[in-house]
Amino acid sequence: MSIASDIIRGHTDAIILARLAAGNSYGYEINKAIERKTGGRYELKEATLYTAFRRLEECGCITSYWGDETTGARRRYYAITDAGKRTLKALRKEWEEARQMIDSLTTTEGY
Amino acid sequence: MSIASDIIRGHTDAIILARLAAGNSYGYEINKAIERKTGGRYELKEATLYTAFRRLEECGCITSYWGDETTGARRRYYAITDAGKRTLKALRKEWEEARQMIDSLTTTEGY
DNA sequence: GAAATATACCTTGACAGACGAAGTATAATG
DNA sequence: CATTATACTTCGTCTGTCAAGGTATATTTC
Repeated sequence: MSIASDIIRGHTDAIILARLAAGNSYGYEINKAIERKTGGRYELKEATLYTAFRRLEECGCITSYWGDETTGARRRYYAITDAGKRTLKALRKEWEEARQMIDSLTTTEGY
Repeated sequence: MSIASDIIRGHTDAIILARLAAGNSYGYEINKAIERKTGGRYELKEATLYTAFRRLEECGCITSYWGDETTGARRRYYAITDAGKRTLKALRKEWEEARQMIDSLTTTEGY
């Protein structure tokens, strides 16, 4: 990973929710999708990913169910809930505000 | 504070370095400057601020000296070093890359 | 057909940054 | 003279991330 994790920190939930808003999926695939979308510049660590799933399920933002694969390893699928969609929207709005702030605060201009 | 601290996390150093790149200053003033610049939407907590000063001095990004105030409380001033300027530049570049990534990853489009 | 790799999930313990809370001290203000 | 503003510091806690380990099945390679 080329990007410091402390910069991404706090966005894990939004990243996962955004992926699930595009359709149900499972851990391994979600991780690969993120890696693909960033051109390999970023990937969630497995422990981080599964910790986030627990957290998001806990707060009612996602639900999960076992897939009915007849071959290969079992997969636990995740689906975003209405609450999850609202949370995503709020997180995205918060991000847009924070982005402007950080942009401003990390330049010398304006002091 | 209206912005979740986990979103700002990891930017504390860059924020302080950017302020110091505009001129030497001391803790209390730096904090007020940040508050002012964000229109009161954000302020570093004191513990966070002073922890960051120690960290930045430790890594040679800043130096400090006691001001010679003849009145009022003593002030510890901080100055950015050349290494600090280079670090700021690198952090800013990293931020620009991360910003694009987060922008992309927190929207549904492209999956 | 054995070994290596890819797919897929999970847990534990440690770490680092942010922060709440508390403390110290001086100056200005009402 | 009590309150508020200025100014710095330390301690303990919380939370998200991650390294390292584990389990299991399917496919590819030699």
